[in-house]
Amino acid sequence: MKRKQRNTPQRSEILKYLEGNKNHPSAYEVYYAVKKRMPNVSFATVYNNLKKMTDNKEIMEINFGDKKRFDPDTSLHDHFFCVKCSRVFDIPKVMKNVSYKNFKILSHMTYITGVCEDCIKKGG
Amino acid sequence: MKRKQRNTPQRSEILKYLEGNKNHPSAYEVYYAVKKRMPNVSFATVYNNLKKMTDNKEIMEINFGDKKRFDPDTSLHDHFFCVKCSRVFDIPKVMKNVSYKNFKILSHMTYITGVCEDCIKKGG
DNA sequence: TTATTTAATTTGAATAATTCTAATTAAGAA
DNA sequence: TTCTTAATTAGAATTATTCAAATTAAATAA
Repeated sequence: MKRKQRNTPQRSEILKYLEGNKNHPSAYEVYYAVKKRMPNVSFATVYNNLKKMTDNKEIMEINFGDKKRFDPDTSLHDHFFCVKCSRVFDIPKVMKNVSYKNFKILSHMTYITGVCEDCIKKGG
Repeated sequence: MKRKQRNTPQRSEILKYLEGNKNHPSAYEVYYAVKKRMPNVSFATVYNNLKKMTDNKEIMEINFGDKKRFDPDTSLHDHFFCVKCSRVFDIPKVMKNVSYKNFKILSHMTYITGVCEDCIKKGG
């Protein structure tokens, strides 16, 4: 008998922080924000929840090499990392349908690194 | 006066292990292999060298979320990760010229996740 | 050639990221 | 309302990565 996902206060706070968040926060940033409202929450709980939410496709995991970041927007899109300001930008999907040999494709993401418009204007 | 890169025995062993290697080893795998020939080498040295080689574009860093892997093939190509056998495959570049707004593009890489042909045949 | 100088490199130690597991708890069943 | 149990929590452990003091390759001077 499969139990449904439990609705814990920790999970609610994490979701509340992420909803509509365009900043692509890291696990630590989520932890830091949630901790303000729930001082006893543990970093492991934040990790566990972020992992579960990613598995459930409630959020998306972004991996630019330094550390994982999280995006509550699960619509089809890719990401751009600015090496000057370190911000992550949402960008339209570079390639919608990808295939290779007879391999079964489950998901794909394109990571772009460069300098954003703001930083170019400031003299990047 | 800019000094040139130094030619240390540690660096040579790391390069020797990587050259022609199609297995996309992790930093630990490189360390483990090099340690067999140089028992006193430190993990930090392997890290430092892999980072420097990546900066020099002598090798390429691959980031599928679990941990960093390294690829001595720096020609234009993307990567596929098989969720069954955990192998990383080289695949042709999904998209050669990428652009977005006026952003300056420095590099881009597409990561594909799925099931490889071998694993499908075995009943994936 | 050999000694001196110095910045690149090395490495043990420190820090940061992530996972593990025993204890706790939300919610379905009695 | 109480009992039961699998999902969740969180401190501890592990794994990944970086730091900084000591070492060393190689450029330059003697």
